[in-house]
Amino acid sequence: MPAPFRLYNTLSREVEAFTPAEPGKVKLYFCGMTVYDHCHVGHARAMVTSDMVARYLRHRGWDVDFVRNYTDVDDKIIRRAAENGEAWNELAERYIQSTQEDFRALGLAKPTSEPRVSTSMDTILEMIGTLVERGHAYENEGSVWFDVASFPEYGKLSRQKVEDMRQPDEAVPGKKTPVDFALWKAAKPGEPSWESPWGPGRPGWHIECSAMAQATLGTQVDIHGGGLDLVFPHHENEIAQSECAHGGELYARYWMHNGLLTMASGAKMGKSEGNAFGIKEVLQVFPAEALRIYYLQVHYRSPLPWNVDALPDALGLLSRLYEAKENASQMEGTEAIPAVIAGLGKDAERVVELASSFPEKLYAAMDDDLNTAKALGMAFELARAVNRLSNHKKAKKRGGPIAKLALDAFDVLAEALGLLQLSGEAFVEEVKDKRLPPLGLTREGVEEKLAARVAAREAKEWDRADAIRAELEEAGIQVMDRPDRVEWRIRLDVREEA
RNA sequence: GGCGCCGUAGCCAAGUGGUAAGGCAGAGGUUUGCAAAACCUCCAUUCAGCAGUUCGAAUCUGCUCGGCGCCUCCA
Repeated sequence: MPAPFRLYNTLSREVEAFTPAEPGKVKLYFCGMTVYDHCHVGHARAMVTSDMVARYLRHRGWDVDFVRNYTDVDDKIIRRAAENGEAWNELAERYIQSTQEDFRALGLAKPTSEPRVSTSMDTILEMIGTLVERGHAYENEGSVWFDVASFPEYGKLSRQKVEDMRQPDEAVPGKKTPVDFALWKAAKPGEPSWESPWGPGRPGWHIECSAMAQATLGTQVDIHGGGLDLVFPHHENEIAQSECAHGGELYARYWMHNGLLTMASGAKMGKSEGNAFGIKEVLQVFPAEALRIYYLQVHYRSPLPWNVDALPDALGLLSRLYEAKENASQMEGTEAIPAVIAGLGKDAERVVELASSFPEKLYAAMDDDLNTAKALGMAFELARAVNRLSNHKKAKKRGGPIAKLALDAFDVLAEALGLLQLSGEAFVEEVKDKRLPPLGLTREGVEEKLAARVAAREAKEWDRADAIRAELEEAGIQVMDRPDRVEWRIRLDVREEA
């Protein structure tokens, strides 16, 4: 059984030892996307967070049932579709496709189940029926409202008292009290609707997650996650619905909430703020792992500032790790490790020490409420030790067995965090593919200039060679003269886009 | 008004009672035809401020200042 995993629980506001209901098994429900538009990098942080926790727990040997839903019936979808003159379900389908493309591009692990509201209507109706039967909900003119007063624990997640809440300006007709919320909305002309015991209508915003969680994972989930902005009202209301429908059984044992992306000013990023960057736009010019390391360099619960330097900086971090991975993979040799250490000295010993203790230390950091920032710090220490070893003249011929230990350590990082999944070489190529077009360059153009410079260098015409190099550097290309060849990279300190 | 989070070097960021990880930027050096990359050295006697608890505090308590989120669109 895995070592103790500790997770911050929003419900208790404390880091707690993680104990699922069933030993070895984790039921994970994460609020997914409402599909009315393309995803932006703020959504991606939440999705990468869900991926990180599922991926890590699976890596540690837990049997993870991971459910992440699509909300495809919603006010915004209906409104947007009406604006477009498009059928609501066509619009939703279009954005589900778009979202799935983004998730694939982000390298997100496939959830066990990805339920949709539109195909979960039976469970939704059944759950609302139960709530009405048990006196937790009431019908009024074809709509059904949750009766907040019937659930004394209401507010326990967000730590708010109903009487302290700011009252809405306008009263919604049909509600007994302003804090009551819709479980079922009576159909309006031109809107999609489903048949129900209360007449045609559609589900309210919160019931779908309660219902989909129940349908896929049962009455209790171990971890329920989502963005911090979902704590209230969404998750608070889910608790109310599920616990009332399930006779008071605790709905989620642990609540995890990721921090939001903020702008430099500290204000949050969001569609409604008009400051959102789309995932597609970002991934067109940056590798997905650059975005991932940008998220993971900060603890998942902290706010994360977004600015023009965020991705170039993150790509720099990632490049540093890949450089070390590539250096390690180029070392050869078949001697036994003690012999290699005897030959290469304490720098080799240092790599052995860091690499062999790496998994254990990584797990300790991750088990402590998923401390990815600390885990990455350790990866950089290992990278430096590997690079240092690779500077030895004999390292390339003899360092292989030791480098293998470092590569194994990097593989753990790949599996547990989803970073360094490519080879060093493949990474460099991906960076070129993505960064060349925004710089207005092509491989052919660069190679041509490079060939001219090689000729100049062979003729020892240093001024001409340096002029060509200066030109390339100006354009955003860094030339690297290796002993046996010439390489080139994209300069990360040349920043084009805003 | 209510609930809650945060303030660590020029910048990003770990660290939640035992004497400040890691990355970027910067300075010097090794290497190089010169560079770049890499490596080495240096770079916070100090953690917004004040007071308190303690043998000991960035870590605990109180207050002050500053920033942010939520209070029915939100990842």
